[in-house]
Amino acid sequence: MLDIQLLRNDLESVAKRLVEERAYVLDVAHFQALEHERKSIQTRTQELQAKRNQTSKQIGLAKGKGEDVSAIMAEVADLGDELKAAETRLVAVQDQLNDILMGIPNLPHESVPAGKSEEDNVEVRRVGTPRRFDFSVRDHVDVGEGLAQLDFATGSKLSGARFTVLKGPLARLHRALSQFMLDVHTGEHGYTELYVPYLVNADSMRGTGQLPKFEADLFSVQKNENEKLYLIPTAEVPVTNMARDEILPLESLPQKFVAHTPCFRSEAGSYGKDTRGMIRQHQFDKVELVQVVHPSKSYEALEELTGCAEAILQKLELPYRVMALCGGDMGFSAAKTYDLEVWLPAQNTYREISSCSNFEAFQARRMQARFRNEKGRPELAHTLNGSGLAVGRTLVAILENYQRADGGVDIPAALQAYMGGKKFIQRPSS
RNA sequence: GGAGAGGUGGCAGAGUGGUCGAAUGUACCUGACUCGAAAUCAGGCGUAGGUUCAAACCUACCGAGGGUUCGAAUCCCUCCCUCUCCGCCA
Repeated sequence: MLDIQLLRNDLESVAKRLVEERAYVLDVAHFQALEHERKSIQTRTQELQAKRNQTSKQIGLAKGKGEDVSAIMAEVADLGDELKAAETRLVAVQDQLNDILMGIPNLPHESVPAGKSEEDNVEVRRVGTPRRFDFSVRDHVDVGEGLAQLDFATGSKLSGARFTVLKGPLARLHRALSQFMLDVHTGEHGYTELYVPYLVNADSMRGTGQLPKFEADLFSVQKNENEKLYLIPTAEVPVTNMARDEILPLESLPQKFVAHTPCFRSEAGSYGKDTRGMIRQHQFDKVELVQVVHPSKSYEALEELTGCAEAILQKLELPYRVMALCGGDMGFSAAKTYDLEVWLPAQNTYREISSCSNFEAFQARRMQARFRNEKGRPELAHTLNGSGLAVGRTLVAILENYQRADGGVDIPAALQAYMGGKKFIQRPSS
């Protein structure tokens, strides 16, 4: 959520930036009309409230002295109706303003490249060299099914399309990956490990920006007649929302958390995309990094956090590149985003495996996540998060990059300790 | 799932219709005393919004939402959460 003061004071230029940098059209005239109405109604409401309070006090005093109060009572007889009408209207107007505000995307940081789509993203650096294969490369589906350890048919039997069953060593490799990532981030990067709920309430989804705009992307369950719970699409939601409605002590910043959770996404609107394989699933595991930081440190923190995610790829010796997303390709809440893209030889391209973003105060303002600043005043914190990494896609990358001519898959050196010393995976002999 | 108790300021804890945004204690900050500290004394000490150059003033907030009333922390309704006991259970 943008600061409403920014819109009040500088509506035209904010609207201009939203169109140019985020392709978002703000109805300036409508907003202005609402804001104008809000101002006059709020003033009127508060006047009426003051009058009511004053009069009620007088009645109390007069009654205490045993005086007749019918004259004063008559004076406020019709005040109640007018006040109620004003209050109702005020709430309605504020709701409308709030709806607009909740639907406006974040403004990009000045360092974000201009652009409308993926095409305009800028490559920041490229690390590692894609391996040369002296045999014809298979994609992860062929490799995994060839090993009889990756089973899409059974996944769809159990749950439908976009669900997968892993078996044997490959299932273990999947587990090994998340253990490895957690160990690196807690042991080497100073993140505190968390275990968090996978079902969260609507307030939490609003806090990080999934609601109200992206309900279609979420799975939900009915908790009871009145309440829904949502399956988390990323650990970002529960972890970041821990700071919701808090005023954190200055010395507690920066807060750095890592959590391994499953993630659930309905993938509405991407029906034709990545239907083959486990690139795009309804359920996948992710190790997520989250930071809550002092506003003056958030861009430093974005570089640090991105580096932590990169460290995993480096340790796994997977070639990747870092992309600075352009304004048009960034997520709704982000002020700046780096995507890490891992090399997938079968697709002969780099594919997203991590997304690291600084949200500045956008999420913090929605969820009232604050800290007590140097002057002792509450101030909105900045929040960041990034995948470190998406476990399923990392597994895909290993299957493709570490495949062997005989159909087996070598296990990256960094993971061998997590695999009981095994150096490769092959098809069971029987 | 059943029975009961309760949700008030950082914490503790009063307040059952009228100067209550809220006593008191404690923590914290400032000052006095002290060589310094402790103790003691004095003062300060919630969040958000509005009008405003500012000072200041006004408004809202006592788990959430609604209702009664001239007036609600206090009465009524719905919901949420916490605790205790019983049952069930990974």
